[in-house]
Amino acid sequence: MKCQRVKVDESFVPSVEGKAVEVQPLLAESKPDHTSIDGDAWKHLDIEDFSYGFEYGLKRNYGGLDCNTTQGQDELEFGVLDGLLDEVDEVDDIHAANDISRACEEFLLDVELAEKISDLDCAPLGRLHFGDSSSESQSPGFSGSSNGVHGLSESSIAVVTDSECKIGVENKTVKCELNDSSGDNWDYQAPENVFTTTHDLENLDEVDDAKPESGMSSDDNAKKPVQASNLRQKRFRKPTLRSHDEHLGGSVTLTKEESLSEIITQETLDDDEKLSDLKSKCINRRQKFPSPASKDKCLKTESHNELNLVRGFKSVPREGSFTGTSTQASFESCPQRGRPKKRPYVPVPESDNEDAASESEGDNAKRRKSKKSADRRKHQRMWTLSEVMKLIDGIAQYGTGRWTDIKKLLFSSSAYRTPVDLRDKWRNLLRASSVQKQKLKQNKKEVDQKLKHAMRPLPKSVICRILELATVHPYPRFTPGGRYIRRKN
DNA sequence: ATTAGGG
DNA sequence: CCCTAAT
Repeated sequence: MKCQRVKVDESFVPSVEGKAVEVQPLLAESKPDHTSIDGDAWKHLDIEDFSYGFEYGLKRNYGGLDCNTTQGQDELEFGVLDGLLDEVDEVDDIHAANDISRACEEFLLDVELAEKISDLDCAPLGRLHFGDSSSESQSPGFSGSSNGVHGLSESSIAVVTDSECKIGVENKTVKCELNDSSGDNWDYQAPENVFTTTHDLENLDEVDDAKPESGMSSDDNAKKPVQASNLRQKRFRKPTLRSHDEHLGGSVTLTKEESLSEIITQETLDDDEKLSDLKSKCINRRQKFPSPASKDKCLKTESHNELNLVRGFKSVPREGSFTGTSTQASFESCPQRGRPKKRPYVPVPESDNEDAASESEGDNAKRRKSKKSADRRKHQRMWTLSEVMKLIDGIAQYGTGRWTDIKKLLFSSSAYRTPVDLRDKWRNLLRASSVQKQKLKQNKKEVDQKLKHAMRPLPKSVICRILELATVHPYPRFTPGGRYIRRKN
């Protein structure tokens, strides 16, 4: 989808200079301000804008909401964007984001400020409202409670997929390659084919190219760590200015180095998971600030901010990075913390994401309304495509029956995902793949109708691998005699 | 502590 | 995902 056009080759330099950024004004202004701009303005914004960069994007989207004239430009963009928004938060919140936008607008009158804002992009713009928000990052349910995080990652990915953005900051250029599934097509192999937004299995079949075995999972894992090595240390930078933020009552000081490190940090980690975590954060925050008065705004602001970040460069700085209390690095390197034995059980408020990604963008409206069934899926973390592929790789390597090994080797960084989870997932994958296989045989159209809602279509390539593995490693792996086998390795 | 299986 | 039984 948009990803194609977004094939960003632009090199924008957010002019992140050492100077600190004063945000106070924004704060003061971002209060109930329903001078209402077209509430749907966002929907009409050109997605491309988001992917271009903070500075540019900010000026156009935050300040100049006048660029939303292309009514019904096309459902495609709407769908993608809306879907994205939907995941991050309820659409209502987005509308509220406009308030913020307006607030910002008034301060974006000159370019200089606009540039500063780009710094803010890396700063917790949204949390400016939180006088006391020191505990978020330490939320025990941080990972375990990440409910319905799925949609976000996928939708987001869809927007920026395969885009290659170079973020130049003072001679340093961080090149981030985003290799992920492109939304619903899951066509992460051949970006050229990305051209649909529908969830029609049909498209899947037609568009989805078979992917080389090795796949990207190994790709991502191999590439990113390399870049990380040099920069990883930056993650453990000084305890952050968190304290300042709070005492200054919202004024944020962000140095270029931090901005950069944030960007880097993000890029070095698995995008899917990061986005998932982001979602978690959103959710956690919701829980943290239930005060009716400030809650709404804060949350909305946050969403807004983060959402934008997502678009900016896909990866979004996690607050942990800012608080300095728990960077992703430290977090993920500490597998035991996330969901050791008993799951933290952190109730997740609304955000009934169901299987947003599996549903067609069309019924957004419907989804928005159904906020009730939220608590149904207490703690569930969506499996991202990259995770699935990791799992598949793991099974290919160790076979079924050695879940702990696979867990340790391929999911060591994911505190959530217990060996059991892996097994369950595999079980589901088998079922899903077999179903899809059948689908291919039968009358596509009709079967689709039935199955479409059953599950999100997996990329054909993945299905293939699963089926392949299924034959090699028959799930309950028994010998003719009936004894369970543990493949030696 | 792990894994298989069912709910 | 959760829980339980079997190893």
